This record gives sequence, structure tokens and C-alpha cells, in this order.
Amino acid sequence: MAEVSDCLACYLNVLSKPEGLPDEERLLLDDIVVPPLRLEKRDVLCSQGASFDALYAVRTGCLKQETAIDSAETLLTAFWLPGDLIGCDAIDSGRYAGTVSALETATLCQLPFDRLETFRHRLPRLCRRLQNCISRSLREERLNLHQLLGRTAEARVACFLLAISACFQRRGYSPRSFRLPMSRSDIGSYLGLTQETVGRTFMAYQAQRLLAVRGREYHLLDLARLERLASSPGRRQKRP
Amino acid sequence: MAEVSDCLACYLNVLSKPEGLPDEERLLLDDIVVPPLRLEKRDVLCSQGASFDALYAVRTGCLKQETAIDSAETLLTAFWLPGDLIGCDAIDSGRYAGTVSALETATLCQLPFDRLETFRHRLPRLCRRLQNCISRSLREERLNLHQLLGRTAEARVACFLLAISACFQRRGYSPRSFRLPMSRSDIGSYLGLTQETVGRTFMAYQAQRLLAVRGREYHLLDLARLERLASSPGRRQKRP
DNA sequence: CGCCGCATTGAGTCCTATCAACCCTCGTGG
DNA sequence: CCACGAGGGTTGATAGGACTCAATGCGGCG
Repeated sequence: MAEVSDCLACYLNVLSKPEGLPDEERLLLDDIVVPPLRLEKRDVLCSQGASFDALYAVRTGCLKQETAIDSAETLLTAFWLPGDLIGCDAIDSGRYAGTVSALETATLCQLPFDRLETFRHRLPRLCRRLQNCISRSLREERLNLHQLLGRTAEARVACFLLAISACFQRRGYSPRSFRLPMSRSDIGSYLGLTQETVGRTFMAYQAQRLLAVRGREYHLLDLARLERLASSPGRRQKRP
Repeated sequence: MAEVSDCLACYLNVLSKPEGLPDEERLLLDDIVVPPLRLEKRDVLCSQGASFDALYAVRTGCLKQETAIDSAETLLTAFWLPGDLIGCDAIDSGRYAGTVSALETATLCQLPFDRLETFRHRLPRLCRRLQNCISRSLREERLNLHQLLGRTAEARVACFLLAISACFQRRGYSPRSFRLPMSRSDIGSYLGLTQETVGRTFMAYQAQRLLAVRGREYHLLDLARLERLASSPGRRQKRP
């Protein structure tokens, strides 16, 4: 029982709205939710191209999504942190858009999609929340990535750190100190940079007392200045 | 009557699935759809931050979405072509994510969102199509933009031309010859490049007989080679 | 102990932003 | 009808950022 309502809390978090769902939807959801799932480091949650059958809500841990493009190239297209919903980009195509694997031990709730579809008419509020969740992802990623496109490595890394920081803060963790289980290479692939450049940028930040990094432990020392760096055009400013 | 079913056809195109909606949904939709809207060049469809009240399906013409970031910087975050659905990124926030304006004369169908919500329970198929549409956008943009992040100007421009080409082809127009009403500067802002670099890249393509450009008329002369360019990592290849 | 993955550091090269100049077209107003 | 100006497009020179290639250090794990 405790387990199931935990799951419910998890969904409410993910499909975030402060007020809860109507009782009838909560009860029905209890019926649909699959008990939590546990992945160890390097375990694969789903493979690119595999048939889409469930959404997953991240409860703890960190995962990455890798999409093979070109038979020779694969991109890191997403990181998933606690509170994120995995699989929103697979709903229409019916296949997972990339291979999702755990960067560290992780626990997830599974929401089988066919059962959600079956009961769609009895879960109007939940569906609306799901719709909102996808809409928000679309808006935020579109903006973030377009912003990154015109930025220097310095600004891209700052954007990345601040995004992570904001995410942790929303979940109730410290926005200034955290551990990130991904490698420099992962971060580079996600940001469109090389691992060397990512590492060098961290070093430059450290020299400026903006950041303290030791291995994969990060301490943001000056959020205000990082924000200024993140939104500094670096290149690309028009002069009207 | 013709007008209304035209609108319906428009939606079916936008929320694309070959088979039609059930009759009951078609009839209800006729009731919801607002007769087509016409915009002239430079007319504004909606302003960033304005209250979100409708989705718009592009019937003809071309529009752009500009998002102000920083009080000093505004990014071109989307182009909208015939068949596209405008406003998917505003559903959850209740505010339009950017200012959308016409780059040339355009006609659109308006779908008031509150009425869609009111009849949500009687439009299950339509809602599902909307959900699919947003999911697809999320996946495609995520992939495209992450791809662009690591690419040279040469490859970015090729990606852009091919995306446009594919879009026109899907709508039944020529994939090799088209007019694009946006300026070099618009394209640059969208791709994270300067107008000079965009123009120079076009010139370089012309010198290689890949492309013929005159003003805003484009003729793709060698799709295969363009595709190779678009997916050539340019930089960023790992050697394992 | 020795290997392997990851991180750091350095030198050289290429790409692209920047700044500046010039051309063209078009719409406006005298 | 023409002059003018604004906006968009093209071209060139320069400087700096980031990739590439290569070598070294570090840590965990078999």
C-alpha cells in the first residue's frame, strides 16, 4: 500500500501540479502503476528503436539517452534526473527515440502506456498533465538549445551547470553542491563540445573561483556570475 | 460548408494520420473551428507572453517565432510552414512562448483551446493526435538541435535546407525548388550563425554546383551530396 | 602489478565571428 | 521622374575560439 501511494506521489511530482488528482483517478492510477524498478550503473532501461510500451518516472539516480544518428555517430540527447519523465518523445512513433541507460543506481516507476490509453477516458486530468509535461519540455528544450547554438564553450558549460542546479533546487536538493555521475565526454556530447574543451572550461572556472570541481563533485561558488556568463552572448551580438 | 470541411482537412493534415476522424468528432470539430485567418507580411499572430488562447494550423505561407531572452537578445526559435501547428509550446504555461509573425502573406486556421478543453471528453481521437503531434516535435527538434550543436556552419546550413526540402516534399511541393521568405539574418539566428557566414556558405555551395540561389529562390542541385554534407560530423568525431 | 578508462595539459590548425566597406533593390517623397 | 535612404546581401581582412592530435597522470579493478 505504502509502495503504491509512493508511486502516486512520484507521478504527481513528475506531472507537477500542486493540487492532487480526483480520488477516482488516483484509485485507477494505483491499478495501472507498476511497482518501482531498480537499475544499476550501466543497466539499459530501453534500447533505441525498441517498441514503446511504457513511460518511466525517475525517482532517484541519473540516466542518459543516446541516439544513434549515422551508424558512425551517436549523440547524447538527454539527461534524466529525479522527477523527470522518460519516453515522452516516443509516444507518437511507437519506438524509443534512443537508448536510455543508468549512469548510477536508479529507481523508476513504470507507467504502461497501453493501460493508460485503455483508461484514457477515465483519466482526463492525468492526460492533461501529461500533455502539459510534454508541452513544457518542448518549450524549454527549444529555447535552451537555440540559446546554446550561438554560445561559446564557456557559456554552454555555464548554462549546463545552471540547468542542473535549478533542477536540483526544484527537487529540494542543494543548488550549489552536487555530484554528477556523467563523464566529461558525456557532457561534451550533450553540449556539442569535446571532452577537452569541457575540462578546460571547468579548470578556467576554478581559476576564477566560480566553481570547485574534484572529479565528479561540483560546488558552484558564485551563481550570479555564472548566470552572467551563461547569458553573455559571447559571440553573436547584433549592434543596431 | 466548403470552408468548414476545408478546415477539417487542414487539421487532419496537421495532426497527420491518413485515416479520418470518426464522424461524431468531425461534426463537433466543425463547431469548434474558427474560419480561416489571413495575415499579411510582418503582421503579428501573437506576442510573447500574451495569454494563450488558441492553436493555429498553418494553411499557406510562412511564419517565424522570436523569443526574447535577455532584454538585449532575441532568438529565432522556430519557422512555421504549411501544415505546421503553432502554439504547442504554450499549452502548459498559458502564455505564448514567443512572438509569431508572418514572413509573407499567410492563412491559418484557429482552434480555440478552451473550447477544445470543454469538449475534450468527446474528442478522444483528436486529443490523441494532438499529443502525438507534440511528442513528434519534441523528438525531432531535440535530435536536430543536438545534431546542429556539434556541426560546422557548412553542415548546419545543409541540415536546414534539407529539413525545409523534406517539409515541402511531405506537403506535396517540390523538394528541390522553393522560395524562402526569410532573410539570411533570420536563418543565421535560427542556426546560431551570423548572416555573413550563412551567405558565404550559400556562395560556397553554388561554387560546388550543389545549389543555385538567387535572392530568396533556392534550387537544390544535388540532394545526395547535401545529405552527405549535413551528416558529416565536420568536427566531433570520436576515434575509439 | 599492470591494465584500462577517465581526466588533464600542450601545440598547432582551421573555422567563424567581428568589423568594415560596398552593392543592389525597393519604396518613399520631393 | 528622379533622388534618396533603408534594408538586405555580398565580400574582404583579421583575430580568437575550439577542434585535433598527442602525451602524461591518476584511479580502480582484475
